[in-house]
Amino acid sequence: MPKQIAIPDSLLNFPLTFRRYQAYGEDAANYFDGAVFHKAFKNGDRHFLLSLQESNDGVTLNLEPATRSHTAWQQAEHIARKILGLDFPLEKFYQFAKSDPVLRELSQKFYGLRPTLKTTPFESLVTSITAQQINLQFAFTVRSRLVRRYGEKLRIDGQTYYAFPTPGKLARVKVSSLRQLQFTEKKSEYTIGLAKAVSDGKLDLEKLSQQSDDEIAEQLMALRGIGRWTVDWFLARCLGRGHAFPAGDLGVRKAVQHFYFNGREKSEEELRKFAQRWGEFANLATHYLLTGLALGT
DNA sequence: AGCCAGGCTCTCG
DNA sequence: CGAGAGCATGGC
Repeated sequence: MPKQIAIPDSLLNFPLTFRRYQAYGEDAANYFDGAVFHKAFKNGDRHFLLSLQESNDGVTLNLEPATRSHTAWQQAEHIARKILGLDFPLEKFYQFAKSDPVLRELSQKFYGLRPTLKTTPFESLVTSITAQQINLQFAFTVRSRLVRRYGEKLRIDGQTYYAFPTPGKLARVKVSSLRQLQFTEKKSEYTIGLAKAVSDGKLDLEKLSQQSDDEIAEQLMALRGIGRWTVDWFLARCLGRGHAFPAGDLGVRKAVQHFYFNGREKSEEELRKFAQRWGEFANLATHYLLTGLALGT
């Protein structure tokens, strides 16, 4: 039986929020066909496919193969909340945005846009590593190859879906194998190194959500291939921390410079300082600014 | 053809 | 420390 997801204040622009999953090409582990979003996940020792779809009064969540498993549905709802960005305080952000002409306009224009969160820390970090220093379209292509090659397959209604590869699986992969998917030598090493650290138990990714920004940064940046940029996006797009602000990100820099400085170059530190004005809304502000840059105002 | 992509590491002063 | 080179490959 499908289930209705309650949307806080009915604030959700579904197509706009899901645009991310198509804008740069295909994301094999987060498959959006333009109307329905699909994600395969593991519950216990079984795999399921969840689907999210806009309905009359919100969003409908479904699970296949059909199940009454309480834990499976519980996990599906948890994932859905993240994908839909339901924990972001949009209403409060819009109140806040009234005092900032740029954000006021963007919040009206993109009313109901929510940042969609990564559903697991591992997927979040691997995703960031693949996106370092290259154009997003190519990053999506390479990442989808990884998902198809190493992700658990799930066949539903004649379609094949893939769960994001597990740390245990990627820990056993060779650098040369990832090179064949057009990972660079370095990114192959980073990805496998991360997978090993997690599957060896040296790094407890689940524990991170309860720690401070600095504690998280310290642990993650100890790994090769994870720097400030990757940590900032982890705080923003995986943990959904309100104040997170990836000041070093090329797109973020361009967006802030465009909307607030007439396109003049600003240093990472200047931008970090500038973003303090947004306080707990910096993450949401970033998402609206990036969308504004991508779609124009 | 050449420059640039939602960076990170390493080296060197 | 802070700047700068090297990495590697697709897209425009």
